[in-house]
Amino acid sequence: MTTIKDVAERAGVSIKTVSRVLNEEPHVRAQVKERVRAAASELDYKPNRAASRLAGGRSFLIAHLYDNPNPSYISALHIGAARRCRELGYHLVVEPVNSQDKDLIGLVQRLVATIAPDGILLSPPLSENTGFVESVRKLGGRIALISATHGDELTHISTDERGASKAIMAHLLGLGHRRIGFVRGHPQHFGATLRYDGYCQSLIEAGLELEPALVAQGYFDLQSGLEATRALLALPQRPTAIFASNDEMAVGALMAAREFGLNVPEDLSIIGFDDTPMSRLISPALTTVRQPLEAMGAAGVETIVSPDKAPRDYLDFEIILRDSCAPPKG
Amino acid sequence: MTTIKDVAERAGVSIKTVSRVLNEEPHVRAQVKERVRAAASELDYKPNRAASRLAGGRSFLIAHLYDNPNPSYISALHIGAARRCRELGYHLVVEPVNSQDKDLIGLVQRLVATIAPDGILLSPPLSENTGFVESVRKLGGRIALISATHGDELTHISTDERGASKAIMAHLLGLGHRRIGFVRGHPQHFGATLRYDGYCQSLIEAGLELEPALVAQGYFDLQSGLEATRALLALPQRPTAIFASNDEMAVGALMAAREFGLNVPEDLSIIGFDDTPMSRLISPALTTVRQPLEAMGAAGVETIVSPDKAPRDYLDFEIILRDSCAPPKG
DNA sequence: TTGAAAGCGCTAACAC
DNA sequence: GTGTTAGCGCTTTCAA
Repeated sequence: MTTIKDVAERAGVSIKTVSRVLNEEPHVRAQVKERVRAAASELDYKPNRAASRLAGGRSFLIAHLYDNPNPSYISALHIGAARRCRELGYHLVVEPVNSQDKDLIGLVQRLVATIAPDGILLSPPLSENTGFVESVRKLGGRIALISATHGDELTHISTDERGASKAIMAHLLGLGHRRIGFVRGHPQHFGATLRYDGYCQSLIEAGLELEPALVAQGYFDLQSGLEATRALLALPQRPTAIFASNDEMAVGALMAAREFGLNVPEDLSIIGFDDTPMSRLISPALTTVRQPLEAMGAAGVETIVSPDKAPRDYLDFEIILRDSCAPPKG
Repeated sequence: MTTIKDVAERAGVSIKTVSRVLNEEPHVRAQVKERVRAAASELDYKPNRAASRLAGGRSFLIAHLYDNPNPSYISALHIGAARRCRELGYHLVVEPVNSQDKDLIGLVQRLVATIAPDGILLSPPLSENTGFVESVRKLGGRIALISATHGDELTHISTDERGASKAIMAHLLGLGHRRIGFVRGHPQHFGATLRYDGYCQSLIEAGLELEPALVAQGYFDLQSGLEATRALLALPQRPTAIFASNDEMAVGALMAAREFGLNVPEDLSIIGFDDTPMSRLISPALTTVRQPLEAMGAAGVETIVSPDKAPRDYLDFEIILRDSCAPPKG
């Protein structure tokens, strides 16, 4: 096992100088820096992170605390975060939790005391629980929040969900739809509120009326999307399009359409949100919105490792046009 | 920050004794043990794992190296593994990789040199790449393999996929099906071979002929399932049931059925494998097989932490009966 | 710009 | 059964 000492000897400097070079600290002559780098690479030196940490430095560990709403969402976040971690010499520790857990903060304290991650990554719904976020903040370490709440703070990573919703609405309006039903997402989810915001704003900007009867409450699960859409389709003057706040509810909407003997997209257009793998597997494939989840995971890591370099703006969403939308009949 | 020293003082013993108690080493009087435990809990002591590791002990880190074939599969594994980790004071480090990566073993070496996990968890397809598994083994640490290859070794965690396949076949045969089409899975995937094995054995045991024309090759993706099923349905004497080696291909089979104007399950029964979230979302909901993925993740952790206590047998699968099967017509 | 020394919190080896 | 000592491989003083 090669240690910093071996590198120091080979480079003919003290271990402190090696440490400086490896941690990119200032006050080292370029030439010495070069020599140390060469020695390290010749010896195939890999720093022992337990030692780094114990000596008061970084642990090179980043923890992702999450309550899994959706495997493909979390999975994409992990892929992006882990890739960036790898590039930076870090490792990603995952901590799936139950957000209802009474002792969540105790769990975080244990995490910090035992492995001392250099930062904690939080995704919805945890990242939108202000009380919890504050408690974690008080523990003192760095934090990155994947969340629709986009303040001016460095710690927030998000896409413009309101803008995405407006883009979807522009598509629907462009197709000629005028009666557009909306299935809201979970009331606690901030992104869901923004999606609804975008819906409302679009209607107003298009000079259309915001008809309360065309809005139904859902909770992000298939069943609620099914029921909400049933209610909308039972309306005397039913919508020609349904905008569901996520893909799962859109699948519910699709089922409701079938129950009513409606063909999608000829008789009814349907829109989802999230671009889950399922959305392209079902038939017709769902027009939906893709958030750059891998980039968001990577941005979370960046936010923790070098807050200054982290993206401060919205990350770009993408409208995925597939087969669930068409102009309204007649 | 409370350290082992504080605990030692409070309990009136040496730090070594505290270490012994905390690590459940033998040769400590029950009474002393009790005193140390009390002191630790009163001080809310949490061991610094960087120090444990540096001193030559465990890192309390377990790494899961995986190439993500399926988010819900990986996610379930992580939930089970992380939960067991938490119970044992460990943490789960995730390393999503590309199994085609030329320098996979270099990545593992870096992992071992920097954070020194106490064990490495491998899932398919990595766990079924014998060459790679051997290279990882040579690095010396503990290893746990989630894989359909069930040797007598302690490191293998699996369900009886052949048995599951036979159970599915028993269901189909019980319903009265005699011409059952089979869509094989990816040729490199050992579990897929076992599923096919079960199919063959069941036919033979039922005194039926193994008709090569009824077997089509797939690759676990929807498209291949669609194409394979098209071929089977185009047969002069078409099957009354299709057994697809995973859910995604079963969805493809469903689409093929629709193309042929066949109703599922009235005209054609369809079976999947894996119980992905999608399988209960599509219509008709798929009859499929569920592997206890969370338990398998937990067993992986167990295998690493205490190999002797780890389950040595198959973990139980479960047949999920839903709406995609019915007796054949006529 | 560089180095020497101290010490992070724990476990291993060995003494008693 | 229990304690003493040394030391793991780094980073942090602080001095030169």
